[in-house]
Amino acid sequence: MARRSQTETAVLGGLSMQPMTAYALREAIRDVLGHFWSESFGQIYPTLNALEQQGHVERREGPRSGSSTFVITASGTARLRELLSEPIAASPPRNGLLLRLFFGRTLGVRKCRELLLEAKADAERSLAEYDDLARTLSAEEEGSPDLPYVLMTVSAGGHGAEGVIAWADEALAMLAGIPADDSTNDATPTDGES
Amino acid sequence: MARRSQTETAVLGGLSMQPMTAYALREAIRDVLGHFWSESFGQIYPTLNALEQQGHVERREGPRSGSSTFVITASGTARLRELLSEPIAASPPRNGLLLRLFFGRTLGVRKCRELLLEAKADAERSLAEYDDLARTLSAEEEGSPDLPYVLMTVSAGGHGAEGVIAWADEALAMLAGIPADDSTNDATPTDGES
DNA sequence: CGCCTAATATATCTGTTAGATATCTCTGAC
DNA sequence: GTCAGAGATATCTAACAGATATATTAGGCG
Repeated sequence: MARRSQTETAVLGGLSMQPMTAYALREAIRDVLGHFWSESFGQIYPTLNALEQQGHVERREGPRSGSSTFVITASGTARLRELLSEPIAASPPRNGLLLRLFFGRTLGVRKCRELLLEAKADAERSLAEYDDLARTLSAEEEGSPDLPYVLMTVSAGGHGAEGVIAWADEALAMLAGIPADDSTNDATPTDGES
Repeated sequence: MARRSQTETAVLGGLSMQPMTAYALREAIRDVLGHFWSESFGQIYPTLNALEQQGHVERREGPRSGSSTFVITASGTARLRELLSEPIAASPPRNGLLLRLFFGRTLGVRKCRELLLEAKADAERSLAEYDDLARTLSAEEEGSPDLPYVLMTVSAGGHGAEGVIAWADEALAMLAGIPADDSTNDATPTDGES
């Protein structure tokens, strides 16, 4: 129940903003919640069917022949409120960058530095995006009662990116103190370098 | 291949530190890599069997009758180096806290504040743990060539926690500016509060 | 004016994965 | 010597992501 109900939450949440087809729902989740959430088709369709059976959403004629638009019902709204109040089910951590750095001695100093520089650049890019997004939203949605909540999620992304940047700098400094170990470098240990 | 090979990486990496049974491997991954990685039994056993067939690990008599201890082979070490160099496969984001806050207007101001306070307390607790861990490791493993790499992963956890704390404070300040909307509070809107 | 092509939309399908569970082994107490 | 309980081992199931198969529309071209 733990993980499935979080998909339910995202689906009902999306439909609570406006009625949509399953396809549009996926797009909306990717575009709007994308920075902190994701759902796949294989998840959305069965969830939608289950919610229909439980009466939490209603299926309407869609924009194309044979397609369906889903509308949230009153019981669906109640269910959403219920789900939002449930304890958070943390998803297991899987940070590929840290996994590689942990075995950094095997990977080699040079590649570790490359990974860190890349991670820092990514973080700087997304920090800029978050700042942009916050400014755009503040202007466009000014006065909307949802705005402060949306801004909170954007701000979380920004703080996360700042954390990565600060960490990467620290880690790069630590790396600088390690003598380049030729035996663990790439296959070609050019012995020409002094 | 993307995600499976990351399990392979973690398994080979664990065995590269010392030979272990599957059970011990799981424990080691949870205790040592736990802050940024996780693997389940359902993952470890099939991976170990596959690695054995490919000759990357060897099965030895285990500590109990019928159990097996796995030892990494030379080809396994080579394979690990190869896997560590592969591009990082990002796992899809799923942040239950942000999902709830995004729909904060439906959830209600009060519960949002509770969630934020809880997240902040968690982050403060783990920040203290990371600091402790860094100090303990620096003392116990002093001079180990792996130490700087391990410290990098610990530091990542610390910076992440600091980011969460800073963010939570900011978000709480934003929340404070929102009038408590009784209609979206819990079922009991005690009208006694002025 | 009708056909063909490509883009978009829709739904299902498959292999991967997490976590729970069933079984077995050992240790220590009575 | 036997029993209980903790710990260890392996498998099993349902959730899941991403890829893929199918259908529908719109727009260009004959």
